[in-house]
Amino acid sequence: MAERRSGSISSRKQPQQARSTELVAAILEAAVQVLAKEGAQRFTTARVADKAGVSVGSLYQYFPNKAAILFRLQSDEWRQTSQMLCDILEDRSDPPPQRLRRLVHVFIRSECDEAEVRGALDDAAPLYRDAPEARAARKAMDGTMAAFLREAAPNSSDAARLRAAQLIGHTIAALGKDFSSRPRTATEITAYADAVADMLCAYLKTLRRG
Amino acid sequence: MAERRSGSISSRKQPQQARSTELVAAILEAAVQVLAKEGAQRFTTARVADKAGVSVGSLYQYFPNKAAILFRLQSDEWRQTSQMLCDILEDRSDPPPQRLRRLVHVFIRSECDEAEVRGALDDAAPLYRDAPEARAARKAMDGTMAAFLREAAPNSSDAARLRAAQLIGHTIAALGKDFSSRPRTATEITAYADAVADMLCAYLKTLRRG
DNA sequence: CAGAAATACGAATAAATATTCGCATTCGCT
DNA sequence: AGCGAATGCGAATATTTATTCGTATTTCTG
Repeated sequence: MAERRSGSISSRKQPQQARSTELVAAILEAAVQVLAKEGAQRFTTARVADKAGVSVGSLYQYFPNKAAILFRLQSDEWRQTSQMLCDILEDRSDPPPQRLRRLVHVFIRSECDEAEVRGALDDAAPLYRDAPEARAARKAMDGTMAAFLREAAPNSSDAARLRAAQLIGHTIAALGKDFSSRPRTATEITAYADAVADMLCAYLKTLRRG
Repeated sequence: MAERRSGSISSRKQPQQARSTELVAAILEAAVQVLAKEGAQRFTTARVADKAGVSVGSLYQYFPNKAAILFRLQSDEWRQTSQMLCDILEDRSDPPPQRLRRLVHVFIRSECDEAEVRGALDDAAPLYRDAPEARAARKAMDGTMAAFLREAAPNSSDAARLRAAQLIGHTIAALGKDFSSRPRTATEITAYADAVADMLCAYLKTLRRG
């Protein structure tokens, strides 16, 4: 491996014309496919460029290094997921425990649906996880979960709520990843999500009391 | 990376004389240090051999490839940890919830104590995780947890117990790893372990009822 | 101590890979 | 058409790395 580390993880140049925009899109699309089919270990700039029908040089015009591609994919996924989960938690048409249950189901389902890509992305995490944006994503999720708890367990103290918010959020994330690491049937997925939701709802109830 | 995959992950040759036994010990010791100080990314056979004060060739006499060293470290750690947790769960001098709480504390504490090595070992997991022994280790832990639940929640059905056992075990493992990924003070560790234990004990109570 | 077996060595080998850079092509515009 | 800027190309470069193998050294055994 010849890692001539070239600066940060942020984008190198913005596409201006239509063809370069498409090129970037093709690269990202190819990156997903390579990640899913070959895994993190075999994820290389050459393979991505090849799959995208593009030259390596072109790839490096818009991404400063390999990590940047991975980080971009993870970043997009974080945005999508956190939006999805936010929407569920903030929709007040159902009581809190029911919303939490739905969130668990939706998240675990989506993890399983895209298990290959997400798993590979996790394997590659060492390459991008130290980016400052990664920490921000976590904090954002902790925040919305804390806001949810302010509604679901108004009696608890702020400090306890923040801790509980992190705990719940991390539990869902961790268990979702762990569970999806081997292929599952739809029935198994539902059963597992229910069990996780049971556990979290039980915890939620204790928070409401204290 | 020039991965000429040489067979399996199992040991290549057993040390017979005293010096070779020491050599293997030195390699494992060095491997831990390299892993802790340099991380999974920079964990190379050359670096390990160097740190151990041994030649690469000697290393390859007792380990068929790099993955085997990592797998050995992980394997040893699994054995230790599962023994430790077994002892706690099977010691009937305390009521089940209290034992579960102690287990959580002990595990999270130990994860934090050796966060660097364990974290790096996780990063390197793609290299060894497909080994058949890995699956066995998981099953063993699930088994002792299920046995514990048979005592703690005798009313639940076998199927529900197995699922709950996996859920609890994986939750502890996942949250421990997640939490220990950034350095923590002793106070934070205790507080976090208590929160996790609260959650699991709340879940345990619901199991006892159903 | 002699021969065999075990052990140790480390330079050499064979890939794989990230990234660059000089040059060719296309686009947007007047 | 024609000019500059943007874009695209991909062979070449520089490194890193895992692993082997011929040879030297040590230990064991009789």
